[in-house]
Amino acid sequence: MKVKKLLEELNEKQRKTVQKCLASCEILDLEEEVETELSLELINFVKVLSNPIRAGIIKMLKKRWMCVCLIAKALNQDQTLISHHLRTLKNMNLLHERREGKLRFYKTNTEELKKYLSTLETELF
Amino acid sequence: MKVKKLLEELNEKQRKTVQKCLASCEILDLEEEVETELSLELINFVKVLSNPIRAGIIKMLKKRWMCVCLIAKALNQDQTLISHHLRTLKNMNLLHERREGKLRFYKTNTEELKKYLSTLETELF
DNA sequence: AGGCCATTTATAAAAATTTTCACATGAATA
DNA sequence: TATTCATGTGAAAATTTTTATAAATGGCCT
Repeated sequence: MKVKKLLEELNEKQRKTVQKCLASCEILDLEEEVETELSLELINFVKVLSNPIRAGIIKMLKKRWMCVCLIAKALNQDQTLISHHLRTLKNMNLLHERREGKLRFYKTNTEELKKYLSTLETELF
Repeated sequence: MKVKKLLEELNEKQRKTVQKCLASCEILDLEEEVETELSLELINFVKVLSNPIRAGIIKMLKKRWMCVCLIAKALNQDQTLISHHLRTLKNMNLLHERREGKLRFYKTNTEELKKYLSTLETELF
């Protein structure tokens, strides 16, 4: 969407004020194409990272497999809470899962994480 | 904190189960040093980015100055809501502000944004 | 094999946080 | 001084996080 178009959508008084201002200070070109969209998937990824526990899990599991009870201890949190966050991360394909006996081990899916981060840079810059 | 230490903190039954499992499958080394901490500032940055409106603002204002009413139009949101999010972004030092007459123009602080993103990569990898 | 035990997941409700809205105030111009 | 753009404040709405409890899964023992 062009700035010009946005300007047209303002009410008359606002439009006049802004036009006048832009004419005098030339801070913004009317022909600029304005881009605001970020993919929902990306926003979702960022949202997942924005929780300290989930971010801690991702960091901790980047280098090793760990089972739920040890993850919970390391983060000093309730096991069911950790389990909940693990599911969230798994749903985003950010974790690998492996069963050993009655325990389940998790490890960060580094490829996927890298993919998200590079998409973030691309979309944001 | 070492895995060994975490293991000791489990209750006896849990510890036995995990020890047994680790002994047989060797999926995790007891001497591993586990690191879980991410800086609060970084988490905060990610949280700020995790809102679609704020992310949209950052993207839109990377290349140009825009006033609040045009930002609101571009994102199709109430002006007061945009103002609120702008303040959040300003508090994180992610925006430059400039006044022209009665209008206020904003632009992304690209250096700061880059700094955050590179810290994110460093801390996460 | 059948029944128990411990780990983990699932579900639902409570608590906390975030987002949005509504209205009052502040700032700048005419 | 009146008008308009933008901010500040506080409350309502929505979402997320946490807690509590129940259920499922898989191994172990007799």
